[in-house]
Amino acid sequence: MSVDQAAKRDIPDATVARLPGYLRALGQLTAQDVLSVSSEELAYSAGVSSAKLRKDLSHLGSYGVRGVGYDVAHLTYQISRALGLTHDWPVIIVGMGNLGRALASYGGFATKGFKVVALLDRDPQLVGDRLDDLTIQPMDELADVVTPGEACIGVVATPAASAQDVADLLVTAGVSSILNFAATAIQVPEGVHMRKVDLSTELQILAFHEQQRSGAVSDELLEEIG
Amino acid sequence: MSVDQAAKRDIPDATVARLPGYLRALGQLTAQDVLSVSSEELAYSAGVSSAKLRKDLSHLGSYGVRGVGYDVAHLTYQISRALGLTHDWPVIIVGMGNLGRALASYGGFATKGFKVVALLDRDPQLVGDRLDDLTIQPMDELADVVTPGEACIGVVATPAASAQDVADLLVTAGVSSILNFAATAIQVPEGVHMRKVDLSTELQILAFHEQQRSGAVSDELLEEIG
DNA sequence: GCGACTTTGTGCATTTGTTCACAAGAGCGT
DNA sequence: ACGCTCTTGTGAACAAATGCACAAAGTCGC
Ligand SMILES: NC(=O)c1ccc[n+]([C@@H]2O[C@H](COP(=O)([O-])OP(=O)(O)OC[C@H]3O[C@@H](n4cnc5c(N)ncnc54)[C@H](O)[C@@H]3O)[C@@H](O)[C@H]2O)c1
Ligand SMILES: NC(=O)c1ccc[n+]([C@@H]2O[C@H](COP(=O)([O-])OP(=O)(O)OC[C@H]3O[C@@H](n4cnc5c(N)ncnc54)[C@H](O)[C@@H]3O)[C@@H](O)[C@H]2O)c1
Repeated sequence: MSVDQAAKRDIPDATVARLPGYLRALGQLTAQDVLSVSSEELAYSAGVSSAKLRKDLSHLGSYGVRGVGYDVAHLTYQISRALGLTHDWPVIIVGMGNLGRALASYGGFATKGFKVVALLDRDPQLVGDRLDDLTIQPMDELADVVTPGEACIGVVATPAASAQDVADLLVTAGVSSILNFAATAIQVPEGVHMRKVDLSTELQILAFHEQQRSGAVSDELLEEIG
Repeated sequence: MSVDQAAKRDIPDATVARLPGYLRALGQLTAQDVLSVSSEELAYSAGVSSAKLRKDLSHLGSYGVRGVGYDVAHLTYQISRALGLTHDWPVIIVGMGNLGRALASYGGFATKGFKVVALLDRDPQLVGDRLDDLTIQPMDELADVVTPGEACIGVVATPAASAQDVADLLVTAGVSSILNFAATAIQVPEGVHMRKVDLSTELQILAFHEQQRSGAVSDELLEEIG
């Protein structure tokens, strides 16, 4: 149990949020048969500063070689381990509309440490349809697809109006991590992790910055005028 | 020009990122014909603490009434104004695959201050197809759909391999805000705003916390054993 | 008008995250 | 073996964000 394990316990949230980005950049280097990389180069590929990258990695342990850089394969392994990606996590997607189907047919899961194990929808018209090698199941089979004791991630891709209900069902079934794509905030009990992905939020943040820019221009004009 | 405008200039990033959530919660209250709301209630709907909400709103100005709360309609207006949503922003989507089509047919844009004005793809098979009331255009019409001088938001929904090229084309055409859905980091010149939405990043962060949880359990066991 | 009550807005302490700058270490050529 | 060069890992300074606690400012009943 050692320092090494203890270190894992307090990786700052901001660091955890960036690790997937480093992992992705490392994947691209692996694909190009690059064996070793400096903090400067890796930071550039991941879109952060090198100081930040080094501080982040220092929370996982000391896996670089001074004067040389990081071994791509070894660092990939260490970050994967820190994130808990040494085995695949089962993922359940609820809501097989436009978005749900796009997510289900998205291949990027398997290579990233996840495996979609079930697709659910409440619409009887959709139940039974096949997508790749999974069949859409009705909501009352939710309890059967969640293995008690085994952690599992639930993805909510239903309309906003159903999102809270679906999240409640997932929690009741034993899911302890939820990723919400619906355009609404959902409440989860203590101990359940929830994250959200939201298109309109992101667009609105971009709009804010666009407006700042144009606002700054008008202000300059105003100042010139006096 | 005044304090009011000056206040707008330095809204902290963390606050800006939460404003869309407040706006959404307010929208739900409006739909329920609620006229006034306290910081406690609104904070709960948006999933934040009331202290945080009040501090956030205080950056926009002083729009609450002590002892009463906030007027839903007025606060909606003030947040919209702060975010720059008083007029619609044009949005261009590039990459009409599974995800691109789901995004294009997603109705949530219009009500949130955005309007999809063009859909582009490089695949000649897709060009000419209609989606709702837009026709998919080839990439070389990009310059025509970006009005010079008018700000516009570009959405990248192509595979990772093309994302950087597409972003470069968008920037060249004059787009100064980009939302990237591709599973890769893209570099943009100074002055261009870029945000990303990424499924696997979010799943990996959830995986980290799941693993922390199970790690904590084993540690307790180890400690008991001695 | 006035006092009781409610809820905002904010100063301050604390926590969290970022940046800087450099000593400590590793490889390499001689 | 030694000094030169390179890049890591990290302490310390700085900046941003959060949470606390309460005075200020409003409503409402009387
Ligand atoms: N489509 C997009 O690009 C997009 C983008 C951003 C956000 N979103 C959000 O994602 C969600 C889904 O979008 P969509 O376009 O796929 O919607 P959709 O209407 O096409 O699909 C929703 C699906 O959920 C199912 N569903 C509804 N209630 C359910 C319940 N209680 N239990 C199980 N299944 C239920 C419906 O049968 C339907 O198949 C929405 O909340 C939307 O705001 C979508
Ligand atoms: N589908 C999902 O649920 C999902 C989820 C998360 C992330 N993503 C990411 O979103 C991106 C798109 O996913 P998808 O499933 O829609 O892929 P897709 O392969 O179905 O569609 C990609 C589209 O982009 C077009 N395209 C390719 N190169 C182009 C170029 N240079 N210029 C213009 N158009 C080009 C293709 O013609 C195709 O129509 C991928 O990077 C994927 O990793 C997808």
